Order: sequence, then structure tokens, then C-alpha cells
Amino acid sequence: MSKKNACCPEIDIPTCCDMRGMLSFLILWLLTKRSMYGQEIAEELAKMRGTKPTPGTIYPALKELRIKGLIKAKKEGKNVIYSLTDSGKNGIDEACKYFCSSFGEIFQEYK
Amino acid sequence: MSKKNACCPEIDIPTCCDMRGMLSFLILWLLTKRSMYGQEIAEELAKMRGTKPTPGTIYPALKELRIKGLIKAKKEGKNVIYSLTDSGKNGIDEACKYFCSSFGEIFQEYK
DNA sequence: TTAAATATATTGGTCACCCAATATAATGCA
DNA sequence: TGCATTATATTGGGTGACCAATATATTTAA
Repeated sequence: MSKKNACCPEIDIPTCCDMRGMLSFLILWLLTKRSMYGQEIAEELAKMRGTKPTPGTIYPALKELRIKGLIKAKKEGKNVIYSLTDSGKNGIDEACKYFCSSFGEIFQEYK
Repeated sequence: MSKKNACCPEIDIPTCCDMRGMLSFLILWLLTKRSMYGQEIAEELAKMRGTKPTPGTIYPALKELRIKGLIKAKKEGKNVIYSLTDSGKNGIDEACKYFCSSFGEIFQEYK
């Protein structure tokens, strides 16, 4: 019924329903902790979700967030360091409130 | 920065990142509470998320869950009552565990 | 100095979700 | 009976997330 992913063998990924659609939210949330470069973000996502997004997933998502003015990029050697803009900080704050009010009930029952 | 939806004026919907991709998960979760017909499910989703899915969203999703054997349908008058199958009960249980382990950290900081 | 490894990036294709628009079936009421 | 309402359902068009494959730039190691 559940799958495992090579990157995170301890996490069971449900097969009944995927939970795509949360990528941009999770990226913004991770960047509230600290600035990170692309592959670092991908690895943090792997730890959380059990699946590491491929380059074809993560880089277009980062590009879109940059175009929307929610994150900014700074090249350092081979890495591109991403961090939240003021608009991104406001946005993720709102989004977290919404997320908690929408999904909080599910947590209450499982904690 | 945030939007309102006619169906639920008290819920602020973030504009920085949508959270699509959780529909099937939420439908299965709602059906752990009680059996419901389509429009009832749509209204419960509106209460949770601030947006009520249109017929073109909810019915294909229900059809897909039925094809996958996760829910079963019983016609009663003009209504179709949906309920979880055993497979659906196992699936949503797994999915809830995954959801809580993946997203729990976000809640911890906002509660 | 050359090869391997790491990080970034794009392309093309699939899928779940989203809506508006349209259609049909069943119910309820005048 | 006939009309409005409610519920179910499909179609077509769009978007974000997803992957595999491919390419380029930078750094590291042999």
C-alpha cells in the first residue's frame, strides 16, 4: 500500500493520494529558517517528504518564486543562494496561518 | 496579499503559493468522519479551505477515487452517498501518518 | 591539466487539480 | 402538470508539480 523512496528509506509514501501542490509553500517555509542554495533546499525537502525533487522540478519552481518577487538569488561560486524577500516573508506568514487553520484538525487527531 | 472567496469570507487565502494537490487526501479524510454525498463533501471542503470545489473538480476526483477502489458509491434519490472502502481506510490512515510526519514541524511553530 | 563530481538550468511529457460552461436526473412546490 | 431547485456528471482549457533526459558551468581531485 505504501512506497519507499531511495533517498529516504525510513519514510513511507502513501499511494492512495499524492500531495503535490505544496512545493512552493515548503520552499518558502524552509527559507524562513535560513538562506540555502538549490540542492540544499532539495535535500531538506527530501528529509521532510521522503522524495527529493529532481532538477527539472526544483529549478523551475525557484525561478517562478523569483519572478514573483518572493525570493532573491545570489550567485556564490557554483551555488546560487536563495533567501526570502520582504514580500516572501509576508507571503509565507499568511500561508502558514492558512495552512494551520485548514489542516490543523487533521493534526489534532493524530498527535 | 491575500484573497477572500465568496463562499467563506472569514478565510484568507494566500496568494504566494496555492496548495492544490491535497483534494483527494482531504476527501478521504472527510469520509473517515461519516458517509457523505458529493455536495456535502464540497461544502465541508469549503469550510476547511475557504474555497468550494466546482462540480468539474469534485466529481472527477470522486470518480477517480472510486476507480482506485478507495471509496464506494450508493445512489439514494438524487444523491450519491460516498463512503470509504477497507482499502480506502488503510490508505487514508497511512496518508495521515505521512502528512503529520511531513508537515508536523510547520504546525509546531504556529500553535 | 585533465577527469570526475557538484550545482544549476532547460525541454518535453504526464498527471492532479482548478474553473466555466453545459447537460441530465431527481425532487419539490405552485 | 410544469417550473425551479438541487445534485450529479462531462468537456475543454489552463496551471503547478512531477520526472527523465540533456546541457552547461564551476569546483575538486587525480
